[in-house]
Amino acid sequence: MITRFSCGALRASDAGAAVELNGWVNRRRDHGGLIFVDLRDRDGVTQIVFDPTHVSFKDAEHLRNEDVLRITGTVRKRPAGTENSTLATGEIEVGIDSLEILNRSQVPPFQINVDADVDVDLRLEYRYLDLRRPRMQNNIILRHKIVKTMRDFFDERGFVEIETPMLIKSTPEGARDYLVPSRLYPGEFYALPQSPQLLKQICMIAGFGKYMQIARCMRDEDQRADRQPEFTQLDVEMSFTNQEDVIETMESCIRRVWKNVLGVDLAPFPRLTYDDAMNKYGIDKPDLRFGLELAQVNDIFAGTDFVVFKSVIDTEGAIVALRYPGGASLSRRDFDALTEEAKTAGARGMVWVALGADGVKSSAQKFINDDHVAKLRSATQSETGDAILLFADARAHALAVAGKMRNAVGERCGLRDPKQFSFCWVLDFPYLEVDDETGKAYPAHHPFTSPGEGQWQYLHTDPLKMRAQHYDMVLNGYELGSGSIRIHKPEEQRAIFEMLGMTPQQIQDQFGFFVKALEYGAPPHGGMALGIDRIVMLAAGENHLRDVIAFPKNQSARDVMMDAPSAVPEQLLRDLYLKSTAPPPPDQAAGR
RNA sequence: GGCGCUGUAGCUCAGUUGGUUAGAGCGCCGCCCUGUCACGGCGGAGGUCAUGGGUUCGAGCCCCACCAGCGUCGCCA
Repeated sequence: MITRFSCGALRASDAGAAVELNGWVNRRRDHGGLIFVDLRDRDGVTQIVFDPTHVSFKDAEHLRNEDVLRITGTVRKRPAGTENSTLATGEIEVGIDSLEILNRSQVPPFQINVDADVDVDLRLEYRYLDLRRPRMQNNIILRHKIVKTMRDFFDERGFVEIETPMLIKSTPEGARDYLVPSRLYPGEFYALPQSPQLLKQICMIAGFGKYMQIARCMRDEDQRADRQPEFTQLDVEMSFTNQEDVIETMESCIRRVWKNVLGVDLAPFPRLTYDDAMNKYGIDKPDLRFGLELAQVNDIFAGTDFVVFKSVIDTEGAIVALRYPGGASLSRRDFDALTEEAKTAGARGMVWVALGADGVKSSAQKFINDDHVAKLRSATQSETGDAILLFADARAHALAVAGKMRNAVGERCGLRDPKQFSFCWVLDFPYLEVDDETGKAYPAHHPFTSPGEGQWQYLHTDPLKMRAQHYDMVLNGYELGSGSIRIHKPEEQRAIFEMLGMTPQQIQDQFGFFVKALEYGAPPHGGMALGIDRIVMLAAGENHLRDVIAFPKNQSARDVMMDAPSAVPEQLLRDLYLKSTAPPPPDQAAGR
């Protein structure tokens, strides 16, 4: 009897078995009188041996990479000395009995059988070939395992997965919506969900108690390496809960994922407040794989004659110091380049102090005395051989720039090991942020978040002081996701909307359905959403979401393989009561 | 929309100060080869140097414009 195996399954103990294998030609080694073909599928590679006396030998001579084969043969141990320890199947080979060429392949535009860099555009155009490469197959399979572990985890804890619709109502604020025109209602549009936020809250009002969903979300914003126009969230919501409960649940889920999928035992996630994060790391998503905490050193320079520092101190800005381990060996040229980098990050300038073994040098030599140096060393915990970088500006700005440079220094010093996973929670976010340009306050996250205990008192007196029951999970400097305890009382929800400047009529038009739902016995509830793409990316050690999404868009939000978006027939537009105001494309290929 | 980087053979890249016929590795095609596994040997094909202008006796190289890709800022309640 012939049994079908995958190309990664056979071992020495299978010797003598009659087997069928299906797969792609990974490589052919033709010795003239003997041909080896490595047959590949997602599971691995198995060596097939064609003997010149066999009828299939002639066909085997003409096999090319990526041809699709079905073979039958007999498993045998390789002759002593010819085993390949780098292959899981390296102790055996399959002697050919029959060869069926199921399909031929064109010469691929890039090689599938070597893990080399290939132009991204080409990879996306031939995504089926790109995905055939072992690295991509492993990433996609890793993704499956992570998502499966998440589903199992929440299932065990009594959560129900509920699908929410893709065609929903467009609501203001947030990211730009992807719109879908309605054929039945001329001039009206659905929006694709930016997240199922209100729907999952309504599931709580509906009494499901514990909800989860692997949810697709769409946001029509510009792309980044860690941002795609459509992405997937692990979306969770719980009734009769509190912040501690949600945090425990999500952290346990992630701990299970890392244990099951990567075999890694994660320590409990450290927690820090938003204020701590901003003061120590200059950012609300700190990379905790390394220390290098920022220090605010205004006091050290009290009474300085250095106008840059003096004016910042006088205007209640901040001088922020950052340690650069080993930075004393940098040349002036290096420091100039670093200064340029800081300017790109938004700095007005940068002062460096190099703590060389042969003395201290600085770009502000005249204004830095021994006392300053001693205090700076202590404040930044620097040692001889390090450098200290100083940024002076309005406080928030100086911290933000120093935070970006902290990551840059961490990168330069090799402190950002992709195999190290430093999670943390960031808590106690401000409820509101102020727009730098307009001076207008807007919610730091979303307006369904409940202010923390005792925070309502600031609603009318000092709203900027309000803290939210909001929490972020952060890994290696990436925000994995946010959650909050929600408002569940209709009058509180209206109060928040009104604080944000909405009129009763606007509240009714945009969120009327939701406030109404709150009036019918909404339970206290809260939850969280985690970005699955980012989780998989970091777990896989990749730097780009496109390496963990089967069919991603490019940076210009195009699907290069399908060539979407694309023009549609005029009639289709008429059916939807649409007329484009875009100038007509010069030819069919235009519009790119 | 701003800024930066990149664009040379199918792929990954090199290409000196602007100077003769633009190179390498892999891949591809042909021949040889019975224990390879990145098999090996011999031979061969393959280029609008992204595109359009300009400077120059002469441009892959310098200048301008433009397209594309990537990164980043804005944006992402």
